[in-house]
Amino acid sequence: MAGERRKFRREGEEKRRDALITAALDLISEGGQGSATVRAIADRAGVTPGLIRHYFQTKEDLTREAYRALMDRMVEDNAAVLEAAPADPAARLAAFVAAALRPPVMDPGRMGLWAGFIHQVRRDADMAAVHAETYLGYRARLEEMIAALPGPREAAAIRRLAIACNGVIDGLWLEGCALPGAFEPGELEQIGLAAVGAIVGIDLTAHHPLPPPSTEFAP
Amino acid sequence: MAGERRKFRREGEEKRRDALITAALDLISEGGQGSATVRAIADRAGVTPGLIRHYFQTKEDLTREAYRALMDRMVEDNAAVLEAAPADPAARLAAFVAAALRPPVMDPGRMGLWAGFIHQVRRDADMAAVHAETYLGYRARLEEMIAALPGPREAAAIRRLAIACNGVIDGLWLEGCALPGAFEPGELEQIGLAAVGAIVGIDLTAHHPLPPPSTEFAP
DNA sequence: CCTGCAATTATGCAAGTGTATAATTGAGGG
DNA sequence: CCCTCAATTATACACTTGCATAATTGCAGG
Repeated sequence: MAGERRKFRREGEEKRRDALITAALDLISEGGQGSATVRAIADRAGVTPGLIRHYFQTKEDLTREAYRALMDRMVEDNAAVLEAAPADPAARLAAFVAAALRPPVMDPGRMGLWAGFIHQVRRDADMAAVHAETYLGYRARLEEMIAALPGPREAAAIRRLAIACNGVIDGLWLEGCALPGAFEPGELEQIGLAAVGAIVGIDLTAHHPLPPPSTEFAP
Repeated sequence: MAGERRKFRREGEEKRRDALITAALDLISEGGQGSATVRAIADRAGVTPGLIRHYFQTKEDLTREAYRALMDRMVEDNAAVLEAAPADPAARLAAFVAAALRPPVMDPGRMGLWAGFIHQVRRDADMAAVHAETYLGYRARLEEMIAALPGPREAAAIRRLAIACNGVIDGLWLEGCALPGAFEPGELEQIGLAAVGAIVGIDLTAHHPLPPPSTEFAP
């Protein structure tokens, strides 16, 4: 009659760590850090809370590792897009921009995730370093792609162009995540391509699968 | 010998509500929702925790009002920039863009504030409505300014241009807030003006107080 | 000066938090 | 088959959180 002890299966360390990290990321994505309690994380990972302490010295450790995993995953996704992209520089840049402005990259959950970590990133020096590294890597990719476009450009100009393009991508991504339903399907991709194209001085809208809008940006 | 009861002054309701809301916003800005406990808020407002319940039925109420206050304040700041701006449409747009990309608008604290509310905004319908209203108002301002620029434009084109410009502003704002120190002073303003100018097809860099960079965006 | 009331403080409580530690049990090697 | 040990669960604890309620006290109006 006394409460029966819960049955369990022994799993490999890597599997359990992954499950816990994934659970933590899901919870943060949905409800912020406040929702990612040890009990909730363990529950979602199909495990009892004590196990967390067996794999991570502290909850902050788990959070730190989750952040690193998130960043790694984003960098991977990014690289995957570039691998599948065509060789033509303009088409390549277009594919990169468009990929960032549609699901699964443009997703309210990802925005929630990003927001959920900000304060911790500001406090923790390690996490701040990971953040800076990831951001600068992203920008470096953009710089490469811009440098490959036709026409000569100075290094300083390439830097500024990359920062601007990065801004457009991030900003539109943010808008799309924050107000899904405020835009037509594919609209943000179109707008992003037109804007990035205007900035670098090359028409990118032709490289988009959806039909371009009837009127161009510049009147 | 027993603990002496703390002295206090009676204040007007408005003053106390303001103090509590300001305290809550400061704390959220610094450390996220997790740092804004009733005790911490009361402490920073120079008051004991019980008083919060006297002015707000629940902590969530206080948070909701704080969010509304924040949004109102941002809209006000925005309007103030436009009032002080020159009459020439291009100069006006330039002033608007530049203002968003330097302190006090571009500030890590504001980003923290914004991030701290995201999850609550996603859950709470009232807060979501305030958010949407504020965002669309901001975009409407941009549409007006773009429509006032020389050259004819269709309404649909103006909409797309405004979304793109909004994206540039938000994205560069985000980058500057997230990685202060990664940019030279005034650099993001320059980049923002050049990018927005490229998008709307008008040179805006001339309207900036700082000397424009030696090379233009388009090669 | 006093008197009453609302603004404010003080105290208490149940629920939830992260963490420490002890008790179990699955599963591989002999 | 059993034995061992790490993986896992269970329990406990000190602390924090939001909220409720009672006890005070500043201050305006007579």
